[in-house]
Amino acid sequence: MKVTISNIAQKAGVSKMTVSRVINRTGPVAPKTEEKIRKLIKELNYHPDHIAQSLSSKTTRTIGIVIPKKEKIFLDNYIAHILSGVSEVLKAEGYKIMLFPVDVENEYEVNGIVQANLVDGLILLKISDDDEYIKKISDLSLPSIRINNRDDGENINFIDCENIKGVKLAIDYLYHKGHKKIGFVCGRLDESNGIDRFEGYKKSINELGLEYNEDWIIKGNFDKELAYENTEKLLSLGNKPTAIFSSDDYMALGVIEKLQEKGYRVPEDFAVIGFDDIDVASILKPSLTTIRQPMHDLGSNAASLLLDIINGKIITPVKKFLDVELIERETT
Amino acid sequence: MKVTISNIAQKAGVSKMTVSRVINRTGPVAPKTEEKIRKLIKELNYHPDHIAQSLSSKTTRTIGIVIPKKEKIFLDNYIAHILSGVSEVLKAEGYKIMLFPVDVENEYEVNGIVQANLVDGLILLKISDDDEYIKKISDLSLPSIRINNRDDGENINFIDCENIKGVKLAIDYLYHKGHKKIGFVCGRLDESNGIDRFEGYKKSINELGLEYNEDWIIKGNFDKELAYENTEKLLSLGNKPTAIFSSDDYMALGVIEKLQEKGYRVPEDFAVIGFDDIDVASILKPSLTTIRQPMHDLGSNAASLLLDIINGKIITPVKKFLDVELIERETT
DNA sequence: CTGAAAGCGCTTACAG
DNA sequence: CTGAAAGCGCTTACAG
Repeated sequence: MKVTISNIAQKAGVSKMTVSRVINRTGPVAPKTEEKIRKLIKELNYHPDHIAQSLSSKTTRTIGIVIPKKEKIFLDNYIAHILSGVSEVLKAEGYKIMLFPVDVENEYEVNGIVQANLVDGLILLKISDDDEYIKKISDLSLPSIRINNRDDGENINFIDCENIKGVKLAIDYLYHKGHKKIGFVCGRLDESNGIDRFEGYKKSINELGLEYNEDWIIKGNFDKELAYENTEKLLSLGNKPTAIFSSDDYMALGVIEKLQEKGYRVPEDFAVIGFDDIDVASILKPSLTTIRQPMHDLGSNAASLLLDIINGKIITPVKKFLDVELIERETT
Repeated sequence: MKVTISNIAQKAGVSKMTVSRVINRTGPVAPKTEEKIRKLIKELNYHPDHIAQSLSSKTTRTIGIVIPKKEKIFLDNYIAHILSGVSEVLKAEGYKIMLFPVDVENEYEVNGIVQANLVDGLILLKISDDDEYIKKISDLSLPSIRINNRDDGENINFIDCENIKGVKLAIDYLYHKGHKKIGFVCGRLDESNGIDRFEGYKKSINELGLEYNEDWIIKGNFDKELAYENTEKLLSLGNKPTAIFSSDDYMALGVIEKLQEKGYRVPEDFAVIGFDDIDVASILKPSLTTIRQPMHDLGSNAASLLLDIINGKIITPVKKFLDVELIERETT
């Protein structure tokens, strides 16, 4: 039998209101009354019904995390680090976590999440900018924040890393190592990350007066396999780069795999540098030089900021960038 | 302004009951009435309030996933694969997912989850058998299933892999490769996984008439670092094993790291075999020979079974084992 | 310091 | 095929 607030109230000889005051530590309650109620709560092992609380209070103390529904989404080290950061903060603040893997094509679905009143706010993870309907969420009353989608929209909150700076760090580093011919592995160009890193590459190359060669641009789409495949074309070139900057680590892994398969040595024949610093980067042989972005902090910051937005403690829109750093290892 | 079932009912000139029938596809509704209501739902962009539905229907269509609250829990490849499998099924079946990272010491907390009426069932992931209060969950009316905790308890549902068979596969394989001295890296002995693999090792060694040597048992506790540290003792031995079976892949990685650091070659000086087949196992150099357990299927099966339990389609207790296989790679 | 009343947005059980 | 009433377990807003 379920124990309700009415049971407690009845046994304590008070009204539900008073019990509610004790549970929520709101309003004044006589010490003796409180003591009696607390004792009963413990005795009867009473726990408030969160669903009922939510319905009447119009607040759920739950945050929704929207992630693209892909087979390997939880296996993505980047996602995993962010989830760690997000859940750490939410848990500490007493918020519950609801996970929403969404079919990005299905507008109705996301709409439904928002309107189902299940959550007090939404963290949008790796949702492409192209998803027009996602933008609508920002127009709704539900507080939300995106991770890794820079967007200058007026009512869009986001947190991202310093992508352009990161690329510059990488290219400058390669340059100072003596590389004049630097290739580039491109990510998805419908994500601000992919765009920014490409822009950063072109800008850095230009600033250093280095050669920009269309043939040295490998289309990788943030996909290891694709990067692996497309690296082959590069190798048939007469005029090859001596170093390759990859827009993320997974693609760098694909590139290295292909290079080694074709008998090239890394870093002797080709220096390779990645972006993110995923966990395997340091385990690999040779270990991967990369630009580290603070994935865990991206998650924890996003959660903190979202809670601040919900509680009106912060002025929106929030647009925050976290710093990046170069991690030198064996592939350069 | 929030659109409610009352708004729709009013505009359609019917009762809330009839609208509810349309939404839930329950009971008969005249085609014309239904059409009118559907049109209004679309026009007004109505979505039912899940919280209100839950409160009155006493069912949430939400499954809770309980995981130990550890910093790196999402980074654990095993957890990640299981989450993939679980979420795939739940999503397909229209269930929502709530994530509960719990402090395993805090009984009140898990109790609260159960009593908050937030979920229709619970999947318990990597929760140690020692957690007495967790066992109590099984005694509550809330349906639940554990992943990877074999437990013969009368009202405990679980799904696990064939641990003992897996170990036998590994030891027999090493034996046929010519190894007579086989060391063992031990996992946590408060988890059925850890226990079963240790038992499996002793049994297999015994059946083959091989030497059982206390000094060849490395305490790893399912922790890569610890395995790395403790491998050192093994190396100071006069009588060393020629092969090492590790209770999981992460520990195998630690062992190999130490071996290589001390100048030993794998597999020439020591053959190493792991358990799980985590993603890095195939990326590593040398790539890791291991016993693959179907982590994704463990997750998807657990979810399916839990839903079957909830819907009374299956007789409890459910105790299911999934098959394992040997994946031969370069470390043996 | 305490309580009676109304209501959150639905569904259930019943009646017709 | 349709609806009026009651209720799920809480909180809010008000009164005293």
